[in-house]
Amino acid sequence: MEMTQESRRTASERRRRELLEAADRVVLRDGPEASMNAIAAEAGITKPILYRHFGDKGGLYRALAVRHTDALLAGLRAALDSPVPRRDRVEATLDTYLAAIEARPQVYRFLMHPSDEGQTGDRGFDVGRHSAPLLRRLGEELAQVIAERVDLGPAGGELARVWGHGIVGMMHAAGDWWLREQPCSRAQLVQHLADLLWGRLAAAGDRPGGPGF
Amino acid sequence: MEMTQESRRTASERRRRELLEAADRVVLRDGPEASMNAIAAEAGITKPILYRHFGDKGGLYRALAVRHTDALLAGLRAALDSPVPRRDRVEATLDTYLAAIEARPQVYRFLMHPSDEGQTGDRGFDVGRHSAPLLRRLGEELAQVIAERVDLGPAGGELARVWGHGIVGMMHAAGDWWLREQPCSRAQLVQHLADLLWGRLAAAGDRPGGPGF
DNA sequence: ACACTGCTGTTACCGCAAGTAACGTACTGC
DNA sequence: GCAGTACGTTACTTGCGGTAACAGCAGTGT
Repeated sequence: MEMTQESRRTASERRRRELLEAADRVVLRDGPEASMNAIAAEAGITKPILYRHFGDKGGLYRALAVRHTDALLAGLRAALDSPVPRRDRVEATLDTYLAAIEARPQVYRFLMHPSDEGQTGDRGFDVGRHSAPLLRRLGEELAQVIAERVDLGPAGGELARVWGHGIVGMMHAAGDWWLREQPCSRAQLVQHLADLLWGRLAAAGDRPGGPGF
Repeated sequence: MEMTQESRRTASERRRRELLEAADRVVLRDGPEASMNAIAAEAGITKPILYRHFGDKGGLYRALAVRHTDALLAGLRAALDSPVPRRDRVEATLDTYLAAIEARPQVYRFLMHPSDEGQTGDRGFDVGRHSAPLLRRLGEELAQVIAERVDLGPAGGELARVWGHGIVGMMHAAGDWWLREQPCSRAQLVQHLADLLWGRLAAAGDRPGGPGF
């Protein structure tokens, strides 16, 4: 068996990918509370190997998260960067996000409700740690796009960051709620949210016969 | 020692309140990962009593959550219902929420990142379960206020619900980010978010020298 | 041939938190 | 006196994250 250091490295990486795919399958099946034992079993091995590869559960989570986050971000960036009017871009971005969470709700739940980990005691692995849990990454990403493409005057950077995180949060919360109780079509939801962003709340009139007056 | 059934009941309720206050103190100190043991110790008792009162950890969480949620909701309702122009109402509501999370970040973290529980295995206690974890409650509440006070035409109910959850999500995400890295004053954040809701994103012009064109 | 390194993998264990069982005690109402 | 019910305890089970300690196997330098 020939095996140079190079081929070793690639073999190790392939192993890692296999483990991640097994973890993915388990998460897809069991949701966010997949245990390390279950993942190891799915991969046909035992726990310590997982720990050698990923350090701790947070490490595995992070590795899984960047995979999915990168995939999602690629789609979002495409929608965000397309050379069409702003409103169309916003709608395309919202729709891309919502389509993604609709297609894989289990993965979505795993990414969004990571249970915060904690409780590691004290060892504390110096690995990356707190690698921007998706929502923050999305928020920063969107902030950058806004700052790049929209003219917000002086202090626009700060504004863009606030808006980036705010809009991502809006998208997330509305999507979460919509995913639970499917109250309308995806297209309608996109329209409603875009309308909100377009100031329809400010434009709408007061209701006749409000309480008290 | 005299003790009628009535006084027993009230005594039990007082005990429950004491336990909740002890739990509150621990959560305030240790954050969301407070253990049942720690809470019991703080209350000067041992675990089984907690379980007799609250069923499981989720029950305790729920009891704590409704306390704080009710308090927060009272403040928000006041801001939401005041008879001033809509923009002022929106700003007051945002500010009320942000002031609350700024004042008690530990409680806030406990409410917002309840670690999803899970992992109970199978027993699964038929107690209430998933009692609208605050964000959903806020979203529904806001949706109702919007539906009541804003004229959105036909199908306005659906729109109001989408907006309710969306706006709450925006508030939450922006608040979460702002709480971490204090990038600006609370008043500024309120202004930025209100501007976003007021359609300033749609009104702003494209940036000169965008990428690619 | 040899030890050495570095990876793969194992079994068996630790610590800790949630949740329970079994038991004892005080008080009330009949 | 006796049932009922709340309070309280100690001691336990289960399950998960995480870690030794050990064993095999490929390739490398001497």
